[in-house]
Amino acid sequence: MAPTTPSRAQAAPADAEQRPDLRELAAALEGTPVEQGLRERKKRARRAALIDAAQLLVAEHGLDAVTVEMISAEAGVSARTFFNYFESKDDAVLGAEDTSLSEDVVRTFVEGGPTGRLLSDLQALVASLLTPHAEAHDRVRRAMDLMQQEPRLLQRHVIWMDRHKSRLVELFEARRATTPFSTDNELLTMLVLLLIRTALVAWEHAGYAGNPADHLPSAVAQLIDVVALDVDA
Amino acid sequence: MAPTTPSRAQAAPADAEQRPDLRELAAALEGTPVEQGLRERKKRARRAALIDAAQLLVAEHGLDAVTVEMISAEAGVSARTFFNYFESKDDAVLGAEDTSLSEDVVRTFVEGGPTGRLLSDLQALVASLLTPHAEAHDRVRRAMDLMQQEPRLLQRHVIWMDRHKSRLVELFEARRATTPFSTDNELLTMLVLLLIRTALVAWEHAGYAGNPADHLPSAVAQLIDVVALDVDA
DNA sequence: CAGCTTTTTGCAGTTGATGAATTTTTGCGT
DNA sequence: ACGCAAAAATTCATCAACTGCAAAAAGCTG
Repeated sequence: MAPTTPSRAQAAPADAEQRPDLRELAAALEGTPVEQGLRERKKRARRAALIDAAQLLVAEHGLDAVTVEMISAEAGVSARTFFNYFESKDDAVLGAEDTSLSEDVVRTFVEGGPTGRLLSDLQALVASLLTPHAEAHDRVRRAMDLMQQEPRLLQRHVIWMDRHKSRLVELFEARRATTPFSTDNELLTMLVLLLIRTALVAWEHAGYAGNPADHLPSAVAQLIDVVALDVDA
Repeated sequence: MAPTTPSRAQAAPADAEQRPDLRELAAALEGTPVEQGLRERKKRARRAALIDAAQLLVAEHGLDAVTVEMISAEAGVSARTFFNYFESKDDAVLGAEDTSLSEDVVRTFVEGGPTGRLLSDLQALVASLLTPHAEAHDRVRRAMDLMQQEPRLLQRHVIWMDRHKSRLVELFEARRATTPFSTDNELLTMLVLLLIRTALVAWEHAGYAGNPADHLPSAVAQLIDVVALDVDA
């Protein structure tokens, strides 16, 4: 399943001198075969190795029992280098990716599409967010598992939300120009968060089958239900 | 307005030796006049002093430029004592209160009330959460201001949510027994978070006039609008 | 290979946070 | 008032997250 470090979980900590190079090389060759320079490939490989090491160690010993020194050692780099790649230990454990919205999805949304109905279009927006490159699914899955055990990591969504909130608000404002609506930006942002989280949790409950975005329609349907129950009665 | 440290914002950092006692005494006498032992009153007073000091200093210098030593010094206690009162620096500047739900509100909700409509009853639940003792409003207000400047603090908000999540899920499950509904617990929890945050932000935009809970109806109405736009069309 | 840029690394230092032992403060019975 | 026991604050030691800096190593380019 995992493209990197498929086996050898524990092994002795002493003989960890030459393995990293092997792993990096393997990952660099396997992950991105023919692309850019060696520098770039090593960068990706190191990053992946750090995430893998972090998730592996945390799954085994718990978040607080794992130090960045352990992670760095396991990945074969210095502790200082770790912080060249991640802002914090948590970021590494979560494998924080820069999931940004694609151009055309943004354009469609801003122009009032694809359906013209706000909620459905939000759903489409979120769907594109929840459909990362297949290779990342594994890390997201492990991150979800770890989040259950370590509530502190739940912040991830909020951090993500916070980083992209201004971007989202821009989108909302832009769409407003062509397709007016009265909902506050804050509520819409929270709605996006709600959809993301609900879909991810549903995906987890389903045993990580298929794509997280597959569970979005159900989330939206439930939301409609809740509101309908209030309006009808 | 503020019952504690109404004036003297900056003052020199050197002559901060005997003031603390005065402040504590004042707060202890004023805040909770005749209640419990002196021990308890001092405890509250110190806690309040720490929150005030934290919020004051952070508002002035920014979150990262303020150390717990500064806060402790400003409040007239040792740095170690600080951690007897708060788990983290962030907790102190947010003035983390343990806002728990009152008995009858819980009972009413579990029994399917007060309106019998899930969304409206969630609204009632959140309203009781957003209606703390008046004296705390000031701190909440300052916390909101600080959260805008220091996005990191928003995370603590979610951590709070997480701490009470299990409690909320209990309520949902209990209510399910008498008044069945199909919505996932996760979605309902996120809905609560959405209502809280939307109402608080609206309250802030309104210049902190009145009670945060006053802005809940608008939040719910907007939510209904968004969904209705999707269903009707 | 030589020169240039990028990245890693070691090191020192700051700060948040925790545990243990010690001292101070408080509440209370006499 | 006095002294004692409990509670709380303080001191001290320690760990780990993180950062800045300068030197060294590694990739890149001609």
